[in-house]
Amino acid sequence: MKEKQNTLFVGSLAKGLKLLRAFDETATEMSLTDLARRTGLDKSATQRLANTLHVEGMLDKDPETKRFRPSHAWLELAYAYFWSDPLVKQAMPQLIDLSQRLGSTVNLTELSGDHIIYVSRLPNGSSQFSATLVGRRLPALNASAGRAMIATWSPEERQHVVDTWPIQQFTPKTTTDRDVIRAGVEEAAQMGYATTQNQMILNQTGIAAPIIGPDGRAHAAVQCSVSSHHWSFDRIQEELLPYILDAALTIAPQSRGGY
Amino acid sequence: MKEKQNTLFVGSLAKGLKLLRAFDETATEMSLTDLARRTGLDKSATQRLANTLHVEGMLDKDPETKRFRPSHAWLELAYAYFWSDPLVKQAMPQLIDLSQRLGSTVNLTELSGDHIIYVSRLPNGSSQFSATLVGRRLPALNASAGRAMIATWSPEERQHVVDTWPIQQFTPKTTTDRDVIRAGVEEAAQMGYATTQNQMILNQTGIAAPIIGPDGRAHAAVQCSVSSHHWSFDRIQEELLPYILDAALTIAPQSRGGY
DNA sequence: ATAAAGAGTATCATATTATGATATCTAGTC
DNA sequence: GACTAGATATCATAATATGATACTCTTTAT
Repeated sequence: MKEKQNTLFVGSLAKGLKLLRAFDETATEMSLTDLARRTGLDKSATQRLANTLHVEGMLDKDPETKRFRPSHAWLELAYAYFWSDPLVKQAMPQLIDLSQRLGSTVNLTELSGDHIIYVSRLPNGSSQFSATLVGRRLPALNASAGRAMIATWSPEERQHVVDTWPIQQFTPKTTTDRDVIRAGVEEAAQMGYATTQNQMILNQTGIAAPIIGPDGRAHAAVQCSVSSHHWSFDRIQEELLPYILDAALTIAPQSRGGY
Repeated sequence: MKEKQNTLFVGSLAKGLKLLRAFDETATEMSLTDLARRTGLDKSATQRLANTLHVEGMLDKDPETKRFRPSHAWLELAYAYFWSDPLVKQAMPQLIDLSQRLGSTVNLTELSGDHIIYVSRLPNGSSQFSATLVGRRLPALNASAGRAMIATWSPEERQHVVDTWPIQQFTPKTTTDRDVIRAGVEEAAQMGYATTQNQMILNQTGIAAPIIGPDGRAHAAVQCSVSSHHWSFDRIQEELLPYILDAALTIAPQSRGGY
């Protein structure tokens, strides 16, 4: 077996993780053979690894169907993450405050490679299910939060990022033209915040303010989602923006190290 | 090395998981030696496993301090969990609705062994930091949510559980007398909901309604926390309870399998 | 300034541990 | 009642993980 490099890389552990990561929106519970298929591992390996995961409490196993599912331990890991991320402690009170004041959905997002990830979500009003869940990742260029972050970087970095980072089409109106995205990012750099429309969900407007780190660059943002029906640009600018910007500023202090 | 049983148990994987679970409220980032100490694994093993975890993106490593921290992948696992748990999809809209209507903190909790775990939290108003985080576990007997669930079980089960499950003292006023807890559970069985005061945090009242499964037994609950200063029992009963009970009822359908 | 300590990193020979092919058992289908 | 698909168990083999040791680097103390 060649696996990855050598000697300070434990193949079995990596394979075990592969099993964990095989679960997603589409695969929420899996039989042994499902797991084997999905991970590309052979039957026996899957059997042993899945069993280990089960014994260790990382996978629940339905005694009837013999299918595996994520266990509560997955939430405990998230809990540990929240404690480990100083930004969360820093931001939580502000976000709650903001959520109540605005009565809209408020999110804390961080940069994760070339994607953003929702670290904390305070949903308000009816949203898509997935729009209420922590841990969701989106291409940074598609999201208002991502653009707000990138906008705080140097012109060269912005250029490079807009040219190379991935884009994904979510709605018929999702911007796929990089020049249009570039314009959005540059505007955000001017204004100090970013807005998007119809990017993830039709008739949804996103407003995001960067949480700027000690080096002047952001890799986190406060983000807010509202319905474009109820919220004109003017109204957003008057009733939402000041508070969002203020929250982002208050949270600002130090953030996380590199990724 | 004896590890656990044999042949369908992969020791290296179990050890790797041990590293992940070494992180908690108190240990939010750790050096190699910290990890070794905390897990009881030897230096070399820790080195190899931590490195594997790092390469696989499960642990971030500060290039300066060489310390390890949970990565964003931990949140992605939580995301997968949310999709796998039918109750979450079922409950989310109701919880958001409830949160807005009551203006108070609303939680979805599930039973996890003899503890409850917060699966979804919609904080409102200022709370303790830990009271805003998904994934937190509490002894079921201490929590209103736990008592509300247990109250739906048979008298024999209730008896056994109240006698044997763990209790922990969080505040000077936390109930540690099992007979008092028993009374609380029995009352909850009568009323169809449970309330507690000063159990986790002083001057905090918890109200919980069981989410009853197809077999008539609950292992999940809708829970709400309010300040005892602002909320008299009468007011709670009039302004909160009906909605909480209604939400729990609406969510009810089918829940998860055994644990 | 120099030594000592502490922590991170790298190497290597050994056998323990994971491997995966095969066989058996169980449950649903036609 | 025969057939299929999936879950579970067994086992000989060598490939893989092991952990002792040695090497570097940075920090603290003398």
